Amino acid sequence: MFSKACEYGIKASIFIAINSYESKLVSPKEIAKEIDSPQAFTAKILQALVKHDIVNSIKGAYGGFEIDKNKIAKVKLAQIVNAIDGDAIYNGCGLGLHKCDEAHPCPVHDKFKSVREELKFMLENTSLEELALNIKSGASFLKV
Amino acid sequence: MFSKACEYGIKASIFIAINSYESKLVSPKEIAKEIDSPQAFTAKILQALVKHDIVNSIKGAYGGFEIDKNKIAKVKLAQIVNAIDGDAIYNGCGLGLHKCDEAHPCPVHDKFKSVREELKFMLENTSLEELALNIKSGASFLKV
DNA sequence: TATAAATAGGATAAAATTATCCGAATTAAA
DNA sequence: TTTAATTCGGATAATTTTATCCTATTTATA
Repeated sequence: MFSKACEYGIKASIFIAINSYESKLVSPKEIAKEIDSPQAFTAKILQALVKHDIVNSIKGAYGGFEIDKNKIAKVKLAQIVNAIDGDAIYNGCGLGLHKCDEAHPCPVHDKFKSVREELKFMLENTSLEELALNIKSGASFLKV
Repeated sequence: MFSKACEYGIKASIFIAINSYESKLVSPKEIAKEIDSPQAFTAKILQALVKHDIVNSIKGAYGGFEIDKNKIAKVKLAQIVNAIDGDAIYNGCGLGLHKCDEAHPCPVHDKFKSVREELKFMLENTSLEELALNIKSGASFLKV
């Protein structure tokens, strides 16, 4: 569904958010340990999230990554997915046709329509905040 | 969403079905042309579909591929997807956790639940027959 | 100001996916 | 029985994705 990079990006964002609530910066090392991902690869993904203005990086000694506290509730899953995988997952054709719309649909276009729309709605309406709070409360988990 | 191999496999199956209604065998060459896919790679995917007993192959001169007429209505998208990509798309964890269920959910488990279920339902209830008929009638397209 | 701790980013490697090529095996028809 | 058309399947190549490594740059603190 999502690429590995995107899976790591989502989990990393959640972990950073949790720590940002407590004004704590985190390193790629801590993140990779907490979300069970390869550290250097995770660092690359963080760079992308920084470029897309989802995550802040503080360079130099005692630096690390954080997310603006007042942004955590505003950042939606769709932004993270888009930053890493693009929008093909909910806007692209299910069978890879270059042109696929109501006027020229692929064989599964109609069948997929509601699935794609539900996915899109979910991604656009799920905030980092709710995901972070569920991890914090122990209702969900970042690894295993 | 699906792998390229799976996209080709679905489109190839539809094209084979259409021809099988008229008892016509088709070759990888014809299939690749009709679904706009690389021929040799398509042939490999056909081998997989044959192994999974979705498609029949008739070897030797004047051979080709077909699908039993009485099977076309029974074959569901899920079988094709499963044969090529496995079931991760609707059974696996959205964030790649090895263990992810109600008791130990990933952060998006609940959010994804209905999307996954709708996708699964769609795949398990969409037959090759309806997809083929829509192509036949010009209501949908295999390429461009 | 020197040092140490951090992110940035380029180069490279490994693995998976996608794609091609070719000879072997099969088989219908001449 | 020979021939030609066709699928099968192994080997290989190209591309993309995933992953690692190393150096440069940045920056807070001693």
